[in-house]
Amino acid sequence: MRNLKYAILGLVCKAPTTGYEISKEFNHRISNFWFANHSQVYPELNRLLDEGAITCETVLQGEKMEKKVYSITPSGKKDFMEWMMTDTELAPIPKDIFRLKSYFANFLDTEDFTYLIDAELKKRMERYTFLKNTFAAYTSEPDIHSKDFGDYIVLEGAVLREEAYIQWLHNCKARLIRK
Amino acid sequence: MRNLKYAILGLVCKAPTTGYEISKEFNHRISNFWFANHSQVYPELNRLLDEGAITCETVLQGEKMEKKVYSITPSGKKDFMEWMMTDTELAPIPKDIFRLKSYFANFLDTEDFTYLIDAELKKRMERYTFLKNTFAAYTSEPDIHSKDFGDYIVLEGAVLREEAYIQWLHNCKARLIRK
DNA sequence: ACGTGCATGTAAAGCGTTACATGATTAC
DNA sequence: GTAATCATGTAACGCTTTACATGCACGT
Repeated sequence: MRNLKYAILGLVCKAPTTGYEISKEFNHRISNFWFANHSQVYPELNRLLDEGAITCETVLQGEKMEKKVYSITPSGKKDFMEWMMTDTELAPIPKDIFRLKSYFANFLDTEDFTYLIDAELKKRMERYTFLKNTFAAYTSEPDIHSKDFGDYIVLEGAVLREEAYIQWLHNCKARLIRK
Repeated sequence: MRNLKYAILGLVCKAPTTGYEISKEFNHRISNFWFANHSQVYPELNRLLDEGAITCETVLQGEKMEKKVYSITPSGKKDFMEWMMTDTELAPIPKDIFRLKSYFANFLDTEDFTYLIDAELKKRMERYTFLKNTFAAYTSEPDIHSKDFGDYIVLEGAVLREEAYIQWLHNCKARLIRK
């Protein structure tokens, strides 16, 4: 499937960038729907270079330190755009350890399960609050063709996702208390 | 982390079962939050057998065909229950190819992105309708300690998850039409 | 001088998917 | 008879994580 390839290609399409910058993105904004370690990014960049999808320019930082700035090639851009326009199969349902435990909830006492839910709620609420605040930083909707549009809609999607998860946890808890 | 181990252990805890049955579960109800192929299940069962977490009894089906029925051991049950009660880190945010594409939406025409959203909506709606119908088959809420309780709450969670995703897709679409 | 961040890689191990491989049983 | 389902495994490949490994630049 080579999804990492296209994630990286998309970032290089936005603007010439380095492996270090790409890794940082994967740990910040993009982490809301994708992730990769630098140990995956650097080899993939070299592979894309071999394939002629990107080019590389070495730039000096200070006296000795070098960084590699990658840019998209016409063939890389074409490949990326074709991937963008291809309607793919529905992604497999993501694995979720908390839901797995919930499936086996009848093995637990009410108190133990309540404790688990509360712990999960706390962590989810933190994530939710952070996302909500980041989203609120947009005072107006970016235009469809602005570079912020993707970031904006994906953030909104992340907020809705976390909201639904928290809603579900509240429902589960209410069900335990009622009985 | 050995999550597959605990998914299997939980199923064996519910009732003695075979690798084939476990694989079927992973392709049906459990697929809403976990998944594994039979090529992962069989080796893991043998590993659990080596570790003494389960025992195996060979049963004849018909004249020649054998099946292996696995049961939990006290040590396996203890291990499983400890895992159940341990509050783990928040799971990494699941990767999502559609969100990845949406992040790069500014590279697409409005029409192309609308087409992608519609295609995704259609598939999501199918999944949602199926889940909703399965959930509706419960005419009353199962008791916390009944074997159906886990299935019930996890189904509800899946319905809420898909609802939030569809809501997001509708928001994205409305945003495109408005402009 | 020291700590944090910039910058780039490799290696090993684990996890997951697809394909290969085989054979029995049951329902039509 | 033949197709679907039952039943169990292995092998190859690819993806992901964790750890190993190195060194520069900059602010205090």
